[in-house]
Amino acid sequence: MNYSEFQKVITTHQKNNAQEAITENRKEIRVKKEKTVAKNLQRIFEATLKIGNKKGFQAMSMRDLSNETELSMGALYAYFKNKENLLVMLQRNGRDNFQKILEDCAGSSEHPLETFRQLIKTHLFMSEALRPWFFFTYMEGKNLNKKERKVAVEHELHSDNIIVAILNKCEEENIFKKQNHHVTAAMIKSLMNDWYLKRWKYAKMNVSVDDYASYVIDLIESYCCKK
Amino acid sequence: MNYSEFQKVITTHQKNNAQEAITENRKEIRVKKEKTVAKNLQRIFEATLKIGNKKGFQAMSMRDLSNETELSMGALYAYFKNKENLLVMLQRNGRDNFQKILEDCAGSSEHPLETFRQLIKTHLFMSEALRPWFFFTYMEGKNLNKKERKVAVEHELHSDNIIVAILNKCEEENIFKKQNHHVTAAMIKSLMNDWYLKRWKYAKMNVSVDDYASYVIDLIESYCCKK
DNA sequence: GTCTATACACAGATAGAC
DNA sequence: GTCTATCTGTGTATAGAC
Repeated sequence: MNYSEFQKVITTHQKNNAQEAITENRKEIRVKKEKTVAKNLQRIFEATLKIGNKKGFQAMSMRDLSNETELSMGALYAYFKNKENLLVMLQRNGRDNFQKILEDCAGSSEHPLETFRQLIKTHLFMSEALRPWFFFTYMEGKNLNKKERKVAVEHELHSDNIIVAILNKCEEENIFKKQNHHVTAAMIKSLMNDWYLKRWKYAKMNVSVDDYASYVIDLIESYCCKK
Repeated sequence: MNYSEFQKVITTHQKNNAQEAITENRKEIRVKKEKTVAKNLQRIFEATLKIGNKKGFQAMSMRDLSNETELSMGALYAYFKNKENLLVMLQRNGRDNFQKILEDCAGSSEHPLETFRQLIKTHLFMSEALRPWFFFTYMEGKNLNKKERKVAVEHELHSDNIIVAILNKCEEENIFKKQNHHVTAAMIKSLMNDWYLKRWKYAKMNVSVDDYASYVIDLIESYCCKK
């Protein structure tokens, strides 16, 4: 699978996800009409990502958000009860989405080396398709309250463990060497994150997401593979 | 060299650097007495890093800073002309320091593979010794104005090029394969950054900075070395 | 050099009209 | 559902006493 094939798959997931964002936060949202909520919540999310990634979430004022969404201050507050709640909704929603797709992917193939490669690609392709969300979530993690920060850390460790599991599988089947797979998984994660954190650099080097996936796979396999 | 040896070297550099911070920003600082400036500027920098890394620089109020430094608001403004100026001073100062040490290191050994390893270690050890500054600078980069952001990018590319240069040297001397060293350097950078961005994770795994250096060196060498 | 007191702008949030 | 108008708290920054 390459990125352009992935893009077709992701679109369906996206729509489910948008719907879930609503049901999950139904009690916070005062607006009743489903269609209006769907439309405006997406506008709000997109605008928050846009402004937040430019100047930071704290520095984004509700007036900024009001201008960008073309909704009044009053209207905005019908969709979330306060600014912090908006942050939580936005982060939580994307995370569930991401985790689900990653888990699907981890159980996708019989051949562990193939699964490993698929996992790297899916991870990168997700962050390519949803770059603003990934960037935002990475940067704004520390603005969450204690409870939500704990949830974020658990998600991070969970997705690390998905990687560790497949590395172990590859070791069991004698494809990979015995190594500290937790460290390897952390290093892989770091390389995954770099794709959305420093994308300007890869753009400058004319490296596409498909190219980058190959580089990472080569790098990790030459470290892990037996001989 | 391991980290505890490095720590002895770094202390001298630190003092020079503190002095430079003053001379470089002399015109912004209203306070005359050199000794007072040295003492208070350091307090201000440390407090800014502490609060800024917890809640973000934008979210840090001058009242927060005043409490942490035990200097009044009025006193603070004798050391910088506004909040933005404080950010610039702090970032610029550390960057010059970092670059100088990295350049020294890159020309340190005759043997390119040894220089490569030294460079990885120095990079990691620096970020270990000055973790608050590295974390802060990474996270707050987007809050800089256009001009300062450009400077930051140039520094980043410059330090990438230091890595590329040594990778090329290793290739010339037939130690490393012919590869896209710019991408390799970017991936190395990502792994370097992870050490200070996700240190809680490595702490959890009981991985010391010396351990981590070995992991990274092994990883990159198995990717780059011939056969 | 450092303090206290305060100016003034702008933030988040809500009330009540439409 | 969405608007405008407005409340109240907090932000940065400075003036002037010590």
